[in-house]
Amino acid sequence: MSKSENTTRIETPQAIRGTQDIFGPDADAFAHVVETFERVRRLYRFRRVEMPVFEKTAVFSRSLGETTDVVSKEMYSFEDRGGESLTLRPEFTAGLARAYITNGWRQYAPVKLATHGPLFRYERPQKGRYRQFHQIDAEIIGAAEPTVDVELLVMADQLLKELGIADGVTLTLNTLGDAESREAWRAALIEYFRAVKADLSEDSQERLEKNPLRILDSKDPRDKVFVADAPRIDDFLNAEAQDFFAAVTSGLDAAGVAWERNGALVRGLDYYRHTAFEFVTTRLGAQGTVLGGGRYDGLMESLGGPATPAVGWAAGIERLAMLVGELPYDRSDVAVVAESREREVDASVLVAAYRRAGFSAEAFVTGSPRKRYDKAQKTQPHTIVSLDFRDQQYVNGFKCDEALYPKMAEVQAILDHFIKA
RNA sequence: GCGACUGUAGCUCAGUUGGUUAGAGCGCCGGUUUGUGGUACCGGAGGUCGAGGGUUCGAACCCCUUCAGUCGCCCCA
Repeated sequence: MSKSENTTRIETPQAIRGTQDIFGPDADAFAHVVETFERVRRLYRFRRVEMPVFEKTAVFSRSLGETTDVVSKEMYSFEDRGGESLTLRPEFTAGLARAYITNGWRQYAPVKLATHGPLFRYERPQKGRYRQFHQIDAEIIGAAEPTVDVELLVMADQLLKELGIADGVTLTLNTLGDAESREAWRAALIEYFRAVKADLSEDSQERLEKNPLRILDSKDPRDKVFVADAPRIDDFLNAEAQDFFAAVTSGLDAAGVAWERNGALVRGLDYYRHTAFEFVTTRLGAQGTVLGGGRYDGLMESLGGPATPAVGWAAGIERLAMLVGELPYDRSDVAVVAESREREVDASVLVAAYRRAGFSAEAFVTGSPRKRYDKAQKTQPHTIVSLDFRDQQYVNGFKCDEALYPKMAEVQAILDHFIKA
């Protein structure tokens, strides 16, 4: 009985829309971003935190508050068996704020935290946007001084430089003022745009009610003519807020971090105060933000915690990896080829010896023995060890692809030792 | 949620105005050649032409629906 006659076709389940299986050069670039972040984060003495991937829905719905679209349409929420509404984290900040409150991390304040991992948003996938995506994240909780904003930005700047992607990426900066100045500005914007409402784009007419600050970064040319003359936050900043922003910008100048003012850079949520920033690029199509963040002094209270100043940023690992591009191929130190079946065990023993000695090594012991050498060469190892059994003789070959390979002598010594044994 | 474009072998792609048994390169597997070798040659496996329906004597090709991908809009915590 042949297979085709009696087997019913088993449907392979497909991957969830907007998820990705990252492999090969993409996976290498991804890992490089995370490794670089981990290294830089240690330089700045940020402490690593591991966070749950899901939380009670209230953790996010409270912090996101009024923007009902985001909460109702764009979160992965579900009920557990006890009927509790849970949500896959759409960001790190809210969960970290919850942990800060519930674990009493005030005792460590000001505390510098760093984490990374998957986040989930129910959105239509497009370039650099996925439903499960990954971010690196850095936060400083419990410090109200502008010096920590500067430290955080300098860290971000150094990270991008060490990733080699700082060219073509610019830091854009704005202040949203304190609660008082922010509200005054917002009221003025609404008044200004309401007067010309009929001439705004349909989208912006809607934004006027829901999220007026967002009109400022509308892409529609009909809106842009009015945006140019819209009220500026600078005219609404009180002395305290002015001083804060001046301290941040002068701190950046002193640290040698280039920045540009972008008066249209806003945050939709009320708990954001003072500094708002984005590192942007034109190299990623419509998804131009590489790294973004700001000061969110009002967040802790919206989660029922004590008033706590905090500032942080996050960056999409996939986007950073796209900018990093293809890394140089990581060649192995040694390839051990068993060119006949009699030497397969020898090859396994020898390759293990290399690995114990700290060399990256791969054994070629599968498939046609005659083709293993070619297969090994295609992986571009620095050295190739050939183990053969021909004409009733053991034959061992050694080849170093480039004379300059610094560890050639050590590799050869391990082979010699193996042959004698 | 909306729009445009795209789905053919593991990968990259051909496939004529609708017409026999759907092809190539690469990769994979087997073999021959070479025998300090990245070569060349021979052979093989592998396809519900994304899925479902319709038009037609006949559909990979035309129509509808659906799913997926890509890019953009909305949103962007």
